[in-house]
Amino acid sequence: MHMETPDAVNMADVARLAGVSSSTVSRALSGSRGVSEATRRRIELIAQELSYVISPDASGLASRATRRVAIVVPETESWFYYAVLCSIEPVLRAAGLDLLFYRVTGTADRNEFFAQLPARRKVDAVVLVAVPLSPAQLERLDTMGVPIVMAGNRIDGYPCVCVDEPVAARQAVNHLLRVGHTRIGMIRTVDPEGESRQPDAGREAGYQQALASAGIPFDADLEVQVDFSLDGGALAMDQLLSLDRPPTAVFAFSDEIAIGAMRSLRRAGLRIPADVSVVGVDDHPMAELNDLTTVRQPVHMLGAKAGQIVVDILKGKPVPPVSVLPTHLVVRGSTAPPH
Amino acid sequence: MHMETPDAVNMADVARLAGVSSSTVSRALSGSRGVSEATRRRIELIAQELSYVISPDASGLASRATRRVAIVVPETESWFYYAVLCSIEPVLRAAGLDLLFYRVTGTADRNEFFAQLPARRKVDAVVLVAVPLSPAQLERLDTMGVPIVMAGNRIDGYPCVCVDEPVAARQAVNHLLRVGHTRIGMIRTVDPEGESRQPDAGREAGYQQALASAGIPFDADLEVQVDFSLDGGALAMDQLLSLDRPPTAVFAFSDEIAIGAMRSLRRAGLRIPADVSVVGVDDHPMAELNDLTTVRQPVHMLGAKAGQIVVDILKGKPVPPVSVLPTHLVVRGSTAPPH
DNA sequence: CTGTTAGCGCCTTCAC
DNA sequence: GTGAAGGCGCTAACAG
Repeated sequence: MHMETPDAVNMADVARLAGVSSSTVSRALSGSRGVSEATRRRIELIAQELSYVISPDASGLASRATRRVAIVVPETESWFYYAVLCSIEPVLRAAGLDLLFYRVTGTADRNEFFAQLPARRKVDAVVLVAVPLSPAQLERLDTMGVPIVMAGNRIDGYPCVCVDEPVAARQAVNHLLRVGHTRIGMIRTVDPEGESRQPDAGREAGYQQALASAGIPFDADLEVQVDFSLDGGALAMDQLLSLDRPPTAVFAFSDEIAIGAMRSLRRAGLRIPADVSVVGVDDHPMAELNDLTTVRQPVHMLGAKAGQIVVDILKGKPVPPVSVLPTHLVVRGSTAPPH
Repeated sequence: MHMETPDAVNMADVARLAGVSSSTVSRALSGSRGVSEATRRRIELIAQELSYVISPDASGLASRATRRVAIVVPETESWFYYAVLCSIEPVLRAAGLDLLFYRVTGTADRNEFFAQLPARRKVDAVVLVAVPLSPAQLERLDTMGVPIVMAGNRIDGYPCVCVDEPVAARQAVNHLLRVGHTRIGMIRTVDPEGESRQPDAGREAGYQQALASAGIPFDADLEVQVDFSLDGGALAMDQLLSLDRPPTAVFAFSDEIAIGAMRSLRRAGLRIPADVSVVGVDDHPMAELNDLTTVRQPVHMLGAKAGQIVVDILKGKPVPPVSVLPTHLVVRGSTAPPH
C-alpha cells in the first residue's frame, strides 16, 4: 500500500548533518531571524534532501499554537456552505493555517457537539458558518478559549461577516411590490426551537417590513416554514397553492427553495411569472439557468473575508466588529406584474 | 472577544486533585486497562468538573498518531465533492478522527500542493476525492508515508471506492440507442495535461464502447471537452449545435454539465426531448427538477465507504483493494426517440 | 550568530 | 493497580 517509513527524519538528524544545534535548525526552518544566511541556506538544503519538514504538532506543543482553525457548518448540504468553505480555504492556507471541518447535523448532534466540543484543544480559532445557536451553546463555545468568527450570521459580541438580511429581503419584496403584487407569500426555513438562525429571522423581518411600508396587512397564512432543501421549497409552494386565495408572488428564503417552489408551480400547471412570480436569494449557479430573479449575495467574498478576519485576529490585528457585505437585486424572468 | 484562558488545565492538575499520578490519569482518560474502576470514575468526574480534555497534540506527539485525515478535493465547486465530504465526515468523526480539508485549484496550485505536501506530518491518512493525478504526483504522495485512499477515482495500488465508469456511461448511451438515437454526442470535462481523471476517461470509454457495440462509427466532432461547470455544459452544447449535423442526443459527463447544456438548447429554441435528448450522470438534486434522465451514482455511500476504509486501515484491518458501487439509469423526461 | 538548558503535555516502559 | 523516569520533536529563554 505504501512503504514503511524508516522512522521519520527529525530535526536532530538535520542538525547533525548540518553540524549545528537543533535550535539553529529550528530558527532557520521557521524563518526566524538570527541565523546567518550561509547556515540557513545550508540547513535548508539538507532539509530538502532529507525531505524533512518540521512537525507541526511538536512545534505547536512547544509554541502553544495549533495553526488550525475549525469551520463549523450546519446540516444542509446547500451550495452556500461549500461555496463559503471553498473561499475560506485559500485564505487560511496562504496564512499557513489548516482547516478542520465539522458539520453538525440535527438537534441531537448539535447538542452533542456543544457538549463535547470536539474541536477543543485542536484549533486556534473557530468559524461558524450560519450555524443556528442557542445562548447556552454560545456560552459553551466560549469555554474553548479561542476567538470565534461568525460567517453569514450576525451575533453581538463576535466578529461577524454577513449581509444585511432585512435589506436583502426588502430588495426582493419591494421588487415584487413595484411590479404590482399585493398578495406576496414567503417561504422560510425551519428554526430548531431555541436556536436563532439569523438569516431566516432577518429575511422574514425584511419581508414584513416591506409589506408594512406598502400598507399591506400581514397574513400569517402566506408565511410557510420548511426544511432547507429543494423538496422543502416544493412542499411549501404546494401548501401556498392550497390556500383559498393563493399568493400571486412568492419570496423564497433561498434560490434552492425558490427552484423547488418553481417545480411545484410547473407541476400544478401554473406559469411563471404569468400566474405566480418567484424571487429567491443567493444567486445560486442554477438561478440563472432557471431564469430566477434573485437577490445576489457575495458568497465567495463572505468566505474570503471571514478567513481574513481569522488571520488578522491570530496576528493580533484589530478587526471590525461586523463587516456587512452588499446584496443586490438581479431581475430575471421569474417575476412580472400579476396576471 | 473571548476571555483569557487562565492557563488551560493540564493532566497534572487533574492528577493532583485526584491524588494520583498523571500516568494514572492518562490511563483512566484514554480508556486503557490497568486502572481500578473506582479511581477511573473519580478521575473522570474531576476531569469533567474541570472540563478537561486530553491535548490531542501532546498525546499524538507521544503516541505517534495525529487522529486526523486529509480530504483533498479538486477545484470544481461541484455538488459531488461537498456530498462526498459531508458523508465522510460522520464516519470519521465517529471513529474519533478529524478532517483536514484541502482543495487544490488549477494545475499550478496542484503542482505546488504536491511539491509542498502541506498535509505532511499532519495526518494519519489521506483521501483523494477524484483528484486528477500524474504518476509523478502519485509518487510524491507516497513519500508522505501514510495510507492513501481514492474516492471516486480508481488507481491501481490504492484502496479505491468508485463506480464502474464505463458501465455507467454505457447505461446512459445504451438508453439513447435503445430509444432510437444514432447520432449521439458526448460532453466531456477537461483533463489537465498529464493528469488522469478516471471518471472522465472512464465515461468516455463507455460512450465509445456503447457506440461501437451498436455498430455506429465514432465521430470526433461529436465529442466536446469543457470545464466542469454549468457554463461549460452550455458552451459545449453551443458547439455541438453549430455542427453541420448536430447530434439528436447528448450524453453529458455530469448532471451539472447536462443542465448547462439544456439551457443552451432552450435558448436555441430547441425542445427537450423532442429536438434533442439529454442524459447526465449523478442524479444531482437538481436533476429531478429539470426532469433530466440520468445515471444515478450513490454519492453518499461513496463517501461513507471511503471513510470506513480509512477507519479500517488505521485499525489495521484488511480492506478490499477496490469497492465498486452500483449505478443505475433513472429515466425522466429529457430523453425520447429522435424526432 | 549560535549553543545550552528547560520545558510544552502527554504516553510508556519499568519497577513496586 | 499505581508511580517514577524518560522521551515524543520542537521552541524559548538565556548565555556567550
